[in-house]
Amino acid sequence: MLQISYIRQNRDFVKERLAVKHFAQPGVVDDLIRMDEELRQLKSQTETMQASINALSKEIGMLMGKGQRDEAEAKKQEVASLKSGMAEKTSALASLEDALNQLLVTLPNLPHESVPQGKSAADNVVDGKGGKMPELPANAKPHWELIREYDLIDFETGAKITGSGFPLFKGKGARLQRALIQFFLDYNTEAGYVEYLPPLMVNEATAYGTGQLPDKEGQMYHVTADGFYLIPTAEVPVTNVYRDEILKESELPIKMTAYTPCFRREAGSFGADVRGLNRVHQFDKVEIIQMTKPERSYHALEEMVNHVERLLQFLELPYRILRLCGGDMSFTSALTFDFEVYSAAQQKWLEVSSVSNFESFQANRMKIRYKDEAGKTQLLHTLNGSSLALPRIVAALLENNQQEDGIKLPSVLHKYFGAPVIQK
RNA sequence: GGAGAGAUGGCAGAGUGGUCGAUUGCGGCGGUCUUGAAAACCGUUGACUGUUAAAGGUCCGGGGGUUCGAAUCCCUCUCUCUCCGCCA
Repeated sequence: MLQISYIRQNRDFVKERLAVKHFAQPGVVDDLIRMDEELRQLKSQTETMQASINALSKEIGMLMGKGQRDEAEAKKQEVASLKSGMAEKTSALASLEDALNQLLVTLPNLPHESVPQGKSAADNVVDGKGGKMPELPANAKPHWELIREYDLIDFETGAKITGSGFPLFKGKGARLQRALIQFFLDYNTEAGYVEYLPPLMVNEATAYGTGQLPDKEGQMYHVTADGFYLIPTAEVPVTNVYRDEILKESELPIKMTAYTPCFRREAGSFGADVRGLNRVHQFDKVEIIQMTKPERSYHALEEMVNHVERLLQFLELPYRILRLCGGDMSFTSALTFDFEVYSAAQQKWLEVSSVSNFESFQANRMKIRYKDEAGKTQLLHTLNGSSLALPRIVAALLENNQQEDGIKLPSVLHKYFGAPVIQK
């Protein structure tokens, strides 16, 4: 969430930036500032009263020690009357503070100045591309047919075991998953990211920290008996590693990577877009996360974008990089680059990574701070990105590399997969 | 699942109703000494809020209560450890 002190000091700028994100209630900013004003007044009033009470209590202690009971009694009376005058203000303060916070968390992050204007995905700006577009014969097959032909994934049995959208990988299909995960993790750790293998269920405080709660509750699977949520991405447990921590400047940047399965309910999507691996409830993803000093975060973002781009080049997939417009960005992001690969048989661009700078928006929620050289504690910046989400990578690899007698794999995968080609 | 013990500052560990936001040790930082370092010695060292700066307020796992006053007493939740049971 945004800091109220920042909103107070930059009222018009905040409104202007929120407009880029198509935030619908600009009046909220004024409401917040008004509430904040009132809150701070109430606070200083109650604190002054509390100070008198504290002082009187101390005096009572000393009088009791000297055996001056009557004087002590008189002071007690004084405290009692102060307290009764304070009760109303205290409860008003608590409910006002509550209301302010509830309103404050409804504000999305402010978009970076380089974010293009726009309403929807159609307004995103292509910021780079690479790789060769494959030339496939007319009878090229979509990945779901190739999966059946090479017996890589059994969707029907997955549905029997659990439900639709829970793929059952088998044989070479399972091996390919393992090869990709291993390759991605090796690539990330070589670049200095520390590998984590986190819990796959998180508690409420953790889900709140990264912004899944309170709003996006419906997107997660909920284990009601224990109050846990299945993670929709490794970002959730891994970013929370440093929740409520104050880091030393010398520890920054923090670079973390993690492979996890990801669970998403994604209710309400049907049709051709969800065929095969395009959209599933459980999938594998390798994530990268950085925590940096504020002045370094856009440098880190660039580094992460280059990192993911190189990965796609290794996989020899045609890709493009999109700079998301204000209307298509996530609630928490200040600047996001999406990576899409071209899946040639479907003739579709598929999103395989999303790299974002959240600036201090998440850090403020989670109270992740660092102590700078001057000894001042301040919020740090968090960033994350996928490197990479597997299902659509697999879809593109299969479709783009299909041949008469097998599916050719990019050379980086040969040693991990144990063969250069997927054969029947 | 059963029984018990515990949760205090970066760490260890005192503190059972009042000058306790907290003794002490280690660690960190600064200094003296030294060619330099170590050792020794001296000083300093939690967070949030607030302010030009202060004062003040809040925080001893979380929440609630008793009291003029709570780290200390009561209730409740969470977590950790030990023993037993079960188990990959």
